[in-house]
Amino acid sequence: MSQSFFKSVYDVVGLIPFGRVTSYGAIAEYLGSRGSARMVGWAMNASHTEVINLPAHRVVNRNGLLTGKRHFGAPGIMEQLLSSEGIEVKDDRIVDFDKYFWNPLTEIRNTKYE
DNA sequence: TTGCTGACCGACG
DNA sequence: CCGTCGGCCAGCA
Repeated sequence: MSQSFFKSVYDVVGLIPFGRVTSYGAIAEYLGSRGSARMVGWAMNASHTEVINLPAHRVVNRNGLLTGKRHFGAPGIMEQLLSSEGIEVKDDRIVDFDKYFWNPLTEIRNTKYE
């Protein structure tokens, strides 16, 4: 809706269920800007000072790689959180990423109708 | 107001 | 396989 791009990102990320992950591109595409995946990442960076209950560790790049792990304060935190949710991380990459992948375009339908 | 930056993605050589 | 470039758009100095 007529919400800020950031707010939309926070909303989508906040809707990611436990044990699931999504990608920046997927969120960007859900917001209607497929090419603006960078904005999603930038929004996450801003979320650092906006929202605290934001499961950013469930957001990774298209390769399932934990690109933003260094923004969690210390490397290893992100994969630790993921492994805490039953997601196996190998070499900074999510194992069976495709299996854990949570696509907002497909999963969200009547969840976000505000 | 202008310009740089950024946790990405995909294409090209 | 790896490096580089363009694109997308919002926030900040």
